[in-house]
Amino acid sequence: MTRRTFHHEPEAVRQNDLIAATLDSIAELGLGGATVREVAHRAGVTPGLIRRYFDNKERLVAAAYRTFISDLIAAAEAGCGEGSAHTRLAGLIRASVTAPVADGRTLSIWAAFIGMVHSDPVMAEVHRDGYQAFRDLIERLVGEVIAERGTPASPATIRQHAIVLNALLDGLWIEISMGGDDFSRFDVVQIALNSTATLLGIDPAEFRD
Amino acid sequence: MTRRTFHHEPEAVRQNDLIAATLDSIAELGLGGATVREVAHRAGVTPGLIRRYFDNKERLVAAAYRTFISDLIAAAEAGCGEGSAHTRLAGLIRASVTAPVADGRTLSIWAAFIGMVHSDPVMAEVHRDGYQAFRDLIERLVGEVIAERGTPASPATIRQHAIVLNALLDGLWIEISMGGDDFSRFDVVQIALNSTATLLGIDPAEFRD
DNA sequence: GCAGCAATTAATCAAGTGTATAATTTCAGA
DNA sequence: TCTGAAATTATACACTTGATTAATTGCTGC
Repeated sequence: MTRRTFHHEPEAVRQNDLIAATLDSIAELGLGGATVREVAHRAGVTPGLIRRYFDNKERLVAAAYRTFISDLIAAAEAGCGEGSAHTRLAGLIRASVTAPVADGRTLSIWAAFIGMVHSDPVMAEVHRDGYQAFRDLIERLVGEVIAERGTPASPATIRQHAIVLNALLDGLWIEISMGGDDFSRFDVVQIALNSTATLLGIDPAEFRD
Repeated sequence: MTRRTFHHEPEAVRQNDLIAATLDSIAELGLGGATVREVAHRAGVTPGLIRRYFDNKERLVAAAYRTFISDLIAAAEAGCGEGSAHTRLAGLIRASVTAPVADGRTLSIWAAFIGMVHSDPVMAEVHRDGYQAFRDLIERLVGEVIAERGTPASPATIRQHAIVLNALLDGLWIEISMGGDDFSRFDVVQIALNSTATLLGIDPAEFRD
């Protein structure tokens, strides 16, 4: 019996692989399926190695949550692109309701993590930071859009608009990702843009992607 | 050493207790904490008993999900009350964004289950049924409200309104339940009612609870 | 009161879990 | 090419998990 061969890999690569394997395991097998052995196997590695890069399984999972959230926000932010606040908000909305952000796999992972937040202080902290970032992004964008329209509003009003818009996007994202409705017959992007315009009091006709 | 004493209980009671204990475990300890032993302990019962009422742990969890969803929908429906479609929709909205529906515990349980739906066929079926019911409820109500206003709309339009409203309520529910924003400073019911009115093209002033 | 049955407990099992550690391999630098 | 340190594997351990079964208890009908 000979030992299996292996390669040395830079720390960052191994960490990435292990995190990716963790997310894959959670997506395909659920939280319970994300065992140390399963993750190691998917990463093409031996279970013992996990401990070298993440002291605990707990830390591995927390790290996975951290990169999951930041990737998600990055994907949404990437949809913003450049241009006027209107176009950037429209881009954010489009990105939020289409793949890879709006997607069953993404939803499964997100839900699994959210289910831990209440009972795991470490996850709660990771969670707080990530969502703060997304809320701020939306609030800033909403503020810019309103400013751009020359119809100044109080910070409180902007904040309320941001809250409602954030909720709408979250909800649409969930519905689309769950795949219950047959969204192939609708243009989800159009629906999202129109309802956003309605909520912000903008003429839908001039709020396009 | 004497055995612990116990009582015979009707089947329905024991099942209820076990399901309640399961939901409590999930809420407080996460999915991983809902072990057979933990659940049995909370139900004041011995682990072996679970198998008498639910063949598997899988079936116990599925049953817990089923009653969780149906209780949730019942709580929302109870908010509808009687009266015009307007008042009933307003009641549903109020119920959706206030406790006990909008609540951290409820969210935790919901998320934990949603995280399983993708990888567990049994849970997927339970899920499908439950959400179908809620969507239908909203769509019916939206249709009635529009009819009541005497501004007839095509079924497709009604459907789109229902989808958007459903998303908004889901999103608000999640945001409120997560408790990130300081919602104590806002009147969440008012926000929900106003934005719903805006989305449906109703004057917010005449859409009160 | 008591016989019999159903409900419940207690004890046990095999499998799987996260963790720890020693043995081995790879690889960079001399 | 060789050596030493770092990375990786292999193995083992203690514990928890869900499941199974036999023994015991509570209860109902007579």
